[in-house]
Amino acid sequence: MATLKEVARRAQVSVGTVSNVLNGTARVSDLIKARVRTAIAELEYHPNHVARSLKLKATKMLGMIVSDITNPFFSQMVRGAEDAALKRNYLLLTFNTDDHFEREKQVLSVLRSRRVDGVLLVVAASNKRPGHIADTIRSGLPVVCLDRLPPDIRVDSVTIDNVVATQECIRHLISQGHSKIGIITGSLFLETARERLQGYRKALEEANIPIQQELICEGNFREETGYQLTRKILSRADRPSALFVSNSLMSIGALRAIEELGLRCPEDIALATFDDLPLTEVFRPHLTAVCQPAFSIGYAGAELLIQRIETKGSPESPVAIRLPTELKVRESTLGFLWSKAHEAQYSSFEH
Amino acid sequence: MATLKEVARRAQVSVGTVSNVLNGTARVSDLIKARVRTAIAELEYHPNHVARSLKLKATKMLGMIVSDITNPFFSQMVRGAEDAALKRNYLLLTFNTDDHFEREKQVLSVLRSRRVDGVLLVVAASNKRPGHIADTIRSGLPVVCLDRLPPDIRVDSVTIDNVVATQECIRHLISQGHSKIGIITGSLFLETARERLQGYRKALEEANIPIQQELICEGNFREETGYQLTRKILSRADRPSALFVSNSLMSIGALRAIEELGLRCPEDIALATFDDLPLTEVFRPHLTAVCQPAFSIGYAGAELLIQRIETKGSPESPVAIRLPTELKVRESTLGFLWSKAHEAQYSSFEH
DNA sequence: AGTCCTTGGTGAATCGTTTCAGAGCGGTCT
DNA sequence: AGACCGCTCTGAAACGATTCACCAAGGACT
Repeated sequence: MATLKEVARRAQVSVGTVSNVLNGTARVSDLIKARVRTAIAELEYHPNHVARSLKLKATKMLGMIVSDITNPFFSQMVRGAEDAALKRNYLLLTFNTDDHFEREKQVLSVLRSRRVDGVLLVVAASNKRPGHIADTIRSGLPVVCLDRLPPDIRVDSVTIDNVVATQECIRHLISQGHSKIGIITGSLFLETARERLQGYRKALEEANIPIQQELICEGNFREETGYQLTRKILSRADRPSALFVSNSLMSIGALRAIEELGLRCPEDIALATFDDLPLTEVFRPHLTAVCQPAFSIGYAGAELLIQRIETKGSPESPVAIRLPTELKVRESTLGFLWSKAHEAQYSSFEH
Repeated sequence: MATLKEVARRAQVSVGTVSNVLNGTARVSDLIKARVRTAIAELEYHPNHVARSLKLKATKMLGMIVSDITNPFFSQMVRGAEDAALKRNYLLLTFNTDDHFEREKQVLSVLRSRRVDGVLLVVAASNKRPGHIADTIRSGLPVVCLDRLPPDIRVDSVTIDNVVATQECIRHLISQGHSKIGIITGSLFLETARERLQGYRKALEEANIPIQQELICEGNFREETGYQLTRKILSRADRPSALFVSNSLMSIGALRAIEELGLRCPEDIALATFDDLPLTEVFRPHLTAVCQPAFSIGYAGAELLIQRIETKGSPESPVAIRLPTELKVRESTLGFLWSKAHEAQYSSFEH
């Protein structure tokens, strides 16, 4: 593979000059420019970006850490980040942690060794103190947290307003006539999960519906607990008429449980979820969902990160971008009022 | 950020020695090893992998090019590749081309500049000659093609047997009593799409069912054409009783069309698809699908690529790994025999 | 003619590693 | 004693770019 020096020799100029025509760093006469260009073409020269990075102390690479790219929410986020990064000539190095704390630690260390210019981080759900994150930031490597915030750390972030979004969704359920509403939360070590629970509480309180502790189930944002907890909560004699599930993965489990129990959605149980599933408009039941702008979170995160990298200004106080969510009401939470009316009519027949 | 030299000074040894304890390249006495270790810890030294890459002429990075990571098929493939890569201490640089030829060309050029050690490539669907791929291989950069094969290029690959897989699926439809079976293909510029069509043909031929050209619709593997073509084919007076769709994205469009036309699946139209959708076990209709081992394709691809990189042996002839598929029969293609019997019974009543 | 710009080009130093020839040294064998 | 090892450790060269002090030459001005 050809080097600058070889190009220089073939074009009969110095290495500095070749570098200048490549980067437009200084004026070069048209004659020499042409000579250099043909030499480059003839040798199929591709500049060695590794050497460049070493000299410039900048790799133009961003690290992106998510829990699992297979989760549509994250794959859209990654896509958003990649689009924003590429637009500014940065490349994206992606990693999955599966929410393992140790893995996150390792990856962060690798990223520091690789000298990435910045990190986009979805912190792993864990109860451990994320000292490694604070260390990374303190070392001068810019970090932007996406979707979730690590506890007790001042860091730039792009998130959504979980409280308001959840509150709005529960309000919708209440407006549909539900008063016995269950919730499956994420791991309450995560701020995100706590906020959603808080939104649930606020909505019930403002409607003067007493909060029943046994309708609150703590999961961990993974499919299996969605399944287990839904089975449990729906097997109760006084089961709720509506269920709010705090993310899409757990909703998948919930749907499986509902089907196994022989219940119908929404006739027997209304279901609303956080995070849209990509195919919900196509498959049945069409799920009511609080939609997070996953792509935009990634996009905005990358833009913010790159800005931080390039302005070098010491961030006196962290920027916290909050993106709007959208409640998409679909059939999984509709029809309860009607069915109640129906029931009433039916029971009056009996008398 | 500390350097080797600083660590060396603090530990009162030479840079060579520090390098040796870091990499275990040579024996170092325990005393000095300890001194170096504490110096490293005190300085929070993280080796500069960029400098290392420059010296070693190896970045331990793999480029991965897919059409869209947002497509679950590809996100699983990426995940598989990442897992395999990480296990061997390689990092993955991911790119989306959206099947744009020019983009693929650009990305490949960037990857060469970045000096990645190898490339995992899902070639973009296009009718242009992929000279850039041949150039890349000729330049000595190992490439492994996943899922699809570029025309006329000898290159390592990991794919599936599209012909057999499709044939098996169509056989299943036939066994369910269907004889009027439509197919929506991908862009026939792609080998993959042609193979699936061939499997369709073979299955019909072996069952002595004449092939009707008007039941073969060429799409492009994207949702919109799935929708359009399904609408078109199902609006015919003599519409098929079963439809085979050549990938999952188009199936989503197909389902939308079916719903819009007020048809039921499988009662009015049986539907089978290539590529499993991740949620199909949870949502209705449960779709019959030819399941590709997306994760394994990525995993095996990365392993093959790394092997190529590390053995440096000139690949006398390309390796072509073919992974098995699995036909998952679900409700979307079941029940037709029964409904035919029903129909027959009904018509006999009329007489 | 002498001075001073301006324009276009040169090449050595540098970034932070790895690697390898060689130095120092205590022990072993003849 | 001398030759010869084997074991540690040293330090300079190299990887391929960028950059900056410097130089040469031509033109404009006094």
